[in-house]
Amino acid sequence: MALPRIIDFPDKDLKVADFAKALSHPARIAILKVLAEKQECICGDLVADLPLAQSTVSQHLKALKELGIIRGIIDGPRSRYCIDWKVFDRYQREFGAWSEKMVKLRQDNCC
Amino acid sequence: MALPRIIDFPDKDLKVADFAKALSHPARIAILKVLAEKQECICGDLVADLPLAQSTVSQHLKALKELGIIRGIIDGPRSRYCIDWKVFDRYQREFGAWSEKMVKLRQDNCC
DNA sequence: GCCGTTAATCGTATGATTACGATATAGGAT
DNA sequence: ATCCTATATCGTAATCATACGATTAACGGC
Repeated sequence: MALPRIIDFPDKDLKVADFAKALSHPARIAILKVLAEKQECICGDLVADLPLAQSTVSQHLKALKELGIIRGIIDGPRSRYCIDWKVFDRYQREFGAWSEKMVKLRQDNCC
Repeated sequence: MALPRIIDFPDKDLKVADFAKALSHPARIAILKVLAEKQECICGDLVADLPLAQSTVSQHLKALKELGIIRGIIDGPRSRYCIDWKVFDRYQREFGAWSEKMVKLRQDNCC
C-alpha cells in the first residue's frame, strides 16, 4: 500500500531526500560528472560513455531535469545538456546544512 | 528488464549512490536526525515520532543497518539503535569528495 | 520533397521500494 | 508457567524504478 506519507515530513528533509534520490543511482552520478567536466555535453556522448541504452540514459536525464539540477536545450537534431549550477548549489547547500546539523547533534553515547 | 548494470560503474560512484539511496527517503532522514540528537534511541521512540507504522519504521531501520550507518543492540525487550559514526563519517567523506570534485570540474560554458 | 541522424517517448517486463496489518519471538514481570 | 510488552519478520498489495527495444518527432542535408 505504498501510499507515501511524504506530507508528514518537514520541507527541508524532503529537499534533502529529493537530492539524495537524484544521486541514488550510479548512472546519474556518472552523468553529472561528465556534464561537470565536459564542455560539450551532447546526449550522444553520454550514451557512448555509459553502459546503458540510449533510452535508459534519456530516462535518467529526464529525472535529473525534473529535479532541476540539469537543463537541456535542443541544438539542431541533438540535445545539449548542462548542469544548472544555481539549482545544484542550492541542493548541495541544503544537503550540507543537514550534514552539519548531524555532526552538531552528534552524541556518542548509546550502543 | 531492470537488471542493474551496477558492475560497470566505478566503486566510488557506487558508494556515493548507496549513501544517497539511504538518504533518499524522508523517514530515514528523520530517523538519523533523531538518532543523532537523542541519548536514548529506542525503536519505540522512533515509531512515536514518525507518522508511520511500527513495521514500516522497522523496515527503514533495517535498510540503514544493512548499509552499516546505524547499529542496533537488543536491550531487554526493546531495541536500542545508534549511528555508527565511523561508518557514517566514511560515507560522508566519500560524498564530500564527490561533491568537491564536482565543484572543481565545474565549467559554466554550455547551455 | 526524401533520407539519415539524434534523441524523446511509448510500451513493456521485472525487480525494488514502501506501506500496512498480522504473526512470531524474545525478554521481563508476576 | 503465564502474561505483557516491544520489536522483528512475514504476507501482501500498490507504486516506483530501471532497463530495453520500437516508435515517433524534429532537424539537416541531399
